[in-house]
Amino acid sequence: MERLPKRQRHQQLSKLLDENPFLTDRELTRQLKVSIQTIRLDRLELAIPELRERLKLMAERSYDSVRSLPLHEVIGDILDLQLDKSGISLFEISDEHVFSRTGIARGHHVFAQANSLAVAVINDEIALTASADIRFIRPARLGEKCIAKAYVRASGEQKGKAKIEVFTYVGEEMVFQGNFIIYRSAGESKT
Amino acid sequence: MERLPKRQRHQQLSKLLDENPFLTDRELTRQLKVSIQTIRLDRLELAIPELRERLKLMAERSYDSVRSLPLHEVIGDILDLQLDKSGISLFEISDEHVFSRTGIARGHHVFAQANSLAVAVINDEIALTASADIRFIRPARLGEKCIAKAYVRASGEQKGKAKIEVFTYVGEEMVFQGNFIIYRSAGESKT
DNA sequence: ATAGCCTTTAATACCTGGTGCCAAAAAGTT
DNA sequence: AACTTTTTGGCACCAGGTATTAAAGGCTAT
Repeated sequence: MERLPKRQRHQQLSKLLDENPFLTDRELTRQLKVSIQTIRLDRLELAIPELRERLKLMAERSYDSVRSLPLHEVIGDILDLQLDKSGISLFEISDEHVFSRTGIARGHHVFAQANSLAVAVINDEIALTASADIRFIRPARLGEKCIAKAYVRASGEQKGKAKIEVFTYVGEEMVFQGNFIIYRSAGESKT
Repeated sequence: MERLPKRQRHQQLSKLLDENPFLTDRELTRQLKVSIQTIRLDRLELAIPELRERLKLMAERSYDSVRSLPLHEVIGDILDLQLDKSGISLFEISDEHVFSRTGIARGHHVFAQANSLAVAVINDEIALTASADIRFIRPARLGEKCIAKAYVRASGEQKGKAKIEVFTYVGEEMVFQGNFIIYRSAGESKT
């Protein structure tokens, strides 16, 4: 026993099931050359559920992800909001948001976070994006936490058009910058 | 027996499983007030597989749709694509895309369609949005079918930057217009 | 070496959610 | 009454496990 095989096997097992979650324990024994009990102990230690549970989880995920499409309502979690002044939101880049080959976020998700925040920060019944001028400064990657900061430059309470600037950062680095013009109903009675 | 109950029950059974495919036969007996054998005969006649098979099928479906996911990568259905020239996509505004109170689409969904199309039309390993200048001309509403048309104005095969113009229409009316600058890997295949 | 530990394998009982098959009861038809 | 269809019940069996107990192999420290 080289003191390693177990951890190595755990890694291999995770990898195998990651590649093909449809494997039974018995099929795993063939690949890993250990007894079925060992496989089961390994799954136990790694907190990997049995085949049927895995299938059920996948089925459930796909079942309710039919409704919760990638782009929902507000993209990102609002961390701070000062109506008609500024706002901050957090959005973590996960698998669904990236090009699978490169792990780089598709631009519209980063845009969606900024756009959602720009709309949210406007204190009005109805707020719609009229136009925007945006720049993707560097790609956002899988796993990165994007912090978007929105500043209202002209609230346009009379004119019906607000001007908002949004900067999105990953850590210290700016990944996105946008200038939004938002239509507002000017009735100014927040939800 | 009124000669009907069987067919009625079959319909009800189909409906129940359609609404919730996670029901076991035993749970179905409670809803339909017949024995478990009857449920099983019914499933047999209707060619409805057992719970575990259903879950497996759902899991498989979601699994390959994650694997071969150009459908997920692009928002909207591509109707026509001439690489490095032009492209057309269709995106129907449904519940998930609108502000519930007004039925008006959130801007980032309309943007996502245009952005996806702009990226798709570029014939390259890697294509990333660098910047965009966009205008929402009139709101898109629940149920409307948005047709986005992208035209490559400068393919930038040497310079690494392509310029693409996208117009989105609902019927005759233009709802969105955008100018995109897309980075392309230009010959080199990997980053 | 002997004890103590971890790891692996084995054996057994039990579980869920079924299938397959056969038989009998109940209901509906002629 | 005789017949058909529908429903129910019972039993054996299966896959793919869990849970538990036990034993064997290997490694280390004293």
